[in-house]
Amino acid sequence: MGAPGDGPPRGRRAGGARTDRLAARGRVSGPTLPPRFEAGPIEARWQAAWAEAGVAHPRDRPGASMFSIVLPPPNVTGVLHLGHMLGDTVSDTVVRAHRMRGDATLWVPGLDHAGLATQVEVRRRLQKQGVRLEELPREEAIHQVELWTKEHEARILEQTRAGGFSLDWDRYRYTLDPGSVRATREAFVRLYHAGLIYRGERMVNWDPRLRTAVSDLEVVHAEEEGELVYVRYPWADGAPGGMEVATVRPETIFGDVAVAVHPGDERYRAAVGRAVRVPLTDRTAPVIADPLVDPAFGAGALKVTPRHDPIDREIGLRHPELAPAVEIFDAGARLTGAGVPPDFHGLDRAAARQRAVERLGEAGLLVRREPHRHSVGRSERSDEVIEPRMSTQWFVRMGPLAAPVVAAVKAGEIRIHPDRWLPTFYRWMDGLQDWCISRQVFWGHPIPVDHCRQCGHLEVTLAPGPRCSQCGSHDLAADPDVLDTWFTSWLWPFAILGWPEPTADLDRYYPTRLLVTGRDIMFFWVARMMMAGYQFTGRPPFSDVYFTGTVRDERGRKMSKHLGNSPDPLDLIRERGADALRFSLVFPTPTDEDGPFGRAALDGGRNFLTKLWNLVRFALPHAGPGDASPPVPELPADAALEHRWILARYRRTAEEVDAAIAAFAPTRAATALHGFLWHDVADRYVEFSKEALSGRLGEPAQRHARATLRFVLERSLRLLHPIVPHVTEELWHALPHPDGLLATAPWPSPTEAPADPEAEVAMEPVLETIRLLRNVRAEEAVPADATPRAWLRAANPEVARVLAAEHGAIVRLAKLSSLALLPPGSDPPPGAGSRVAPFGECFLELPGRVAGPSAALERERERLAQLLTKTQARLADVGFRARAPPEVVAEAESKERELRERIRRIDEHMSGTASPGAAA
RNA sequence: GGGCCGGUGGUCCAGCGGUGAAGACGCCGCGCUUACAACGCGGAGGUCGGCGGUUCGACUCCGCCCCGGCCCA
Repeated sequence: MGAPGDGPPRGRRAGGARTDRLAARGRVSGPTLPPRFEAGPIEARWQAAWAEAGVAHPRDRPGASMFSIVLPPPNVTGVLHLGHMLGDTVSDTVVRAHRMRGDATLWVPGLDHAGLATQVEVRRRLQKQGVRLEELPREEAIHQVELWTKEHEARILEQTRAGGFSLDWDRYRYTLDPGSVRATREAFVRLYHAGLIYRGERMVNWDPRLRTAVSDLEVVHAEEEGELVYVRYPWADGAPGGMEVATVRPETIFGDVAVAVHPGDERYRAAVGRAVRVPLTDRTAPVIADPLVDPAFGAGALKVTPRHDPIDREIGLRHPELAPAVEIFDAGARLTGAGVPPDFHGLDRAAARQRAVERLGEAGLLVRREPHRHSVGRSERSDEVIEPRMSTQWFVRMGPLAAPVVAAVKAGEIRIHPDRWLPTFYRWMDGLQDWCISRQVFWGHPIPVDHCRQCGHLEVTLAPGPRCSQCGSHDLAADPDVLDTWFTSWLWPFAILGWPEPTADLDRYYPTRLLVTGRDIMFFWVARMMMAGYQFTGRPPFSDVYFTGTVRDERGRKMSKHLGNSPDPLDLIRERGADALRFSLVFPTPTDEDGPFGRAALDGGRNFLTKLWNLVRFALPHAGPGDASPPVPELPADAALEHRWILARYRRTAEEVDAAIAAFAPTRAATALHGFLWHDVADRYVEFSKEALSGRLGEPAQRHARATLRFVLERSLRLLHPIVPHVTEELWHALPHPDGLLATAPWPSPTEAPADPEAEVAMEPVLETIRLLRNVRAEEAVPADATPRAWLRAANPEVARVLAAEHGAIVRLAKLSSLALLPPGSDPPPGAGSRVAPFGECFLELPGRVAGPSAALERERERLAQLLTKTQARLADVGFRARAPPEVVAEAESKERELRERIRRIDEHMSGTASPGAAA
């Protein structure tokens, strides 16, 4: 990509061969643009210009509204993917529109250190070089992680900048910068002293590979094939038989303290209270009853291992009479400890399971094994099977934090878009487990706690002193763990504005207005930010949350590194430009739905921009001089209909764009502008106006056309700018324009242009006439260069007037030699090809021959006949006449008349063609 | 097992109680007509997943079912 200032001014290139040819004939005049544009130089130039002008710094003027938003800080773990680009495009669209409206607009970028995730990536990288991260000295390990961070940060920043997002880089933040350290510490200390953080031994999700606890959210559950092993626990008193127990984890048998059955299970009524011998050990254990046991599962009896399963733990707690459970695993989930037989020592879970099955078989206690599909939890980061493990960790109490959030969302203080995610949100907030925030890794914020080795007191203060505040001892040890990354991220919306200091930014830009993100982090981040917002600032962190859909590949698959179907946005930008990428991400699939993205989508975006480019290119010679924003054209009453029509269409489009921005729905804005510019302006309005623009229709006509075209294009560029900022900025500058940048030019008010429904209605028969005549040409294979005669018979005088007024445009656009209006009741020309429409009939001369049977007419007749049958059936229904609103009945009646009349006329046309010359 | 979302021409999707069901891509035919072939013009193609119900009227509301996807346990 070229640096700013590369290449000739405005990125002009020598035109293509065609342009040269035309230029040589002197048919192109005035300032020109090349027929295609190169995004690279244009985008680089305007990004530099915006940076230089400080466009993204908020301009706060007296009385201005505020609009602030935070960029979800990407994880430094990886690089940006299309999902980031989608979210950032949605955000930027809304941000730029607000900026143009004159709001004090602020969008703050940042980066997340992604503690555990990053450490895992660095570990993996070092492993390829044969180095174990854990064996490096702490200093060196941190250095390696910082190295990684620098590289990835550079890449992420390059990607983000290439997108042209109007972020205020002067406020760029990092979750490990001094401000984040300060905020994180403050949050921890406050929660601790409020009794909302506690330390305790709990059953946690333990990742034996990374040797750390992880939170519930970091465990990914999936169905996996396993094996259910049925084991007989013999009676301790030597009686024959025993208890048959089904388990997927026979290796934990050394941790068993009981066998449990459901209290209502008749099969085991007599067994409860007896004792069994735990296989492979010399211990015995009681048979107990507990309602947590599912009598339908396996044999209905459960081995109870309180240190290795959450349900067993629950049962253990309810039965204090049981022997204390012993730990049988070390931190790497290898068997260890006094309760484990020597030949199992040091085995990992899988090996131990295998050996346990063997030994049980040898002991004659293995009843049977059967395949069993069940849900297995794996660590999100290492993919290792999670080991439920008793461990001393730090936790945040979620109940008190969640309550105000649920209330706020219910009250509409925070709105979630689309609101179909509300049930999911509520359900999760409801059953929250306390949040385990300590991690046994080194990369992250240290837990701000000192342990007194003398008296055991925990020092939890903002500025810890050298001595224990309880006993005065200097023998303090810093807590060895670090905090979950999200414990910093959840403070983001206010931490980046300076919290806990009472800064001006915090005062002005908090709460933020909008958060755009993927719903995959709804619980990890969004919900927790809400909790932190209310807890620490007493206010919501944002008023609206917008969840984008997932970008999929053309085949509908999720994008992933594994499938190799996740393109680097930077490559796409280099290939087609940031604007093309941005447009294709929001159009045509709604940004809150999962949608496919691929070559076709990207080309579609690029094609639209080329179309826009050429539209302006065409308009350029007509734009005239000037350094002001064009005013609304003043059209006299006798000005051509198409001018009024396109202004009315513009008005509707501008209103739709406004509504779309207010609803955070860039797709709606893109759809409206795409249809308007391509089909209304380019395909219709420009084609209608070419004659007037050329001056052949005289000075006033040319003036009206030029003023209207200039107005419509200039305003459209403003409306389109938030979505595709670079191209629009370039084109806006190519046209006469006021000083400054489009990026900070005022947002147009739709009401500038008059609403004009009459013009819209009047234009319909004109457009329809042209289409039908072209249709006959195509069906009858009239040569492209032939200019036949045509006749129209209007259904009413108003239509006749409009068709007469637009006579010239119809002749030109349908390529006719002449066009005559037939008076009512007059005979149609014999042998002509024809069509029948609601507004009337049209006839096209077929030079040198007579029209044959028309398939199109027959199809039309068939279609109308079906409609008529349906309409008549409706009218024949007494219930319809009795209960439908009168206007609906009247509408059906007039529709019936209209259909009959039209069918009658088609029959005339068809018989007319069958016998040329027959009078109607 | 529980919950949520979706099922509309070949593909992707608008519409969400009175419609002749919109558009984009793809397809067919014609065309370099003084911006654009990355284009223009015309056209074909749909029993709106299935079955019931509510209603004068259902793509639209309700129930059940089938299919696909996601989330939680």
